[in-house]
Amino acid sequence: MPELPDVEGFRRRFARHGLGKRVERVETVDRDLLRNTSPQGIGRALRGREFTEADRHGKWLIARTGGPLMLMHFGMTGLIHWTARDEPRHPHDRVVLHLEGGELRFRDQRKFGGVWLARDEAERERVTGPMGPDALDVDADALGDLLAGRRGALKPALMDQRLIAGMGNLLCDEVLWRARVGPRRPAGRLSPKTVRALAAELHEVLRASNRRGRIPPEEGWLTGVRDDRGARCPRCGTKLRRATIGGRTTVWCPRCQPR
DNA sequence: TTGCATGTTCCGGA
DNA sequence: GTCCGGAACATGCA
Repeated sequence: MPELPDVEGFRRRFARHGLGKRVERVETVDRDLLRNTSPQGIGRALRGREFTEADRHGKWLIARTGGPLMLMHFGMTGLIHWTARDEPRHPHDRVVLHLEGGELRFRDQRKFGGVWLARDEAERERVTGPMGPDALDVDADALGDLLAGRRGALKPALMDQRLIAGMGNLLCDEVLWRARVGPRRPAGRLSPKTVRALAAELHEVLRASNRRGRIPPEEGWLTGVRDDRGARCPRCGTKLRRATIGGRTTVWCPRCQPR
């Protein structure tokens, strides 16, 4: 599930329920999810503190306390859930923050996600690795600069977190489809007009998706039909094409998105 | 039973 | 160094 809009939804949930409350206890249900610490380590780091800020960069959620930072990445199936204190454990609850008034739970079926601690911003950067600007902050000029000189295909470039942070598979396909750009077009050879269209649709898709906390599988969206077998383009009715590009299943309309 | 899944990382090869 | 494909990670669903 988690791409930029999903993580933005988790961030809002974390902020609404988690900020300004004392951490009473950190319960590690499955220590596989603790990537650079231990149950004792995360307990020592966070117990008695309050979260003061919940930020997002790309697909990372960054929770600050004034002291240690808690970093979360959600992989393919991670999410944040807020529950009452006595709510029964979900089978995929992996790490539980016991706060005043309830629990913030890191839930993750497939366990590709994880929780990290960082002492400071320098360590945060080492954990997340180099990331490009958040996709929300990328306008047409910035996008043109980022793509210039790239030799590979457009879609893998857009999904490269070191270039632009936050673009996932569905988001990419949706934006490319709306902007009517083929996923295999060479990233570095787009016209300024095409770059402007990409940037505009990126913002439009993110605006609508961030409100919902997900990329809506709505009528009129590629995301609404991409899982259907034999799906047709919501715009022109042409049968959609499906192939692996940059290691990911890619869906596009061969008529609207030529070449 | 097989194939596939919205993410990342590592490896080998061109 | 750049770019690509494939495999791996853990789990569930069609």
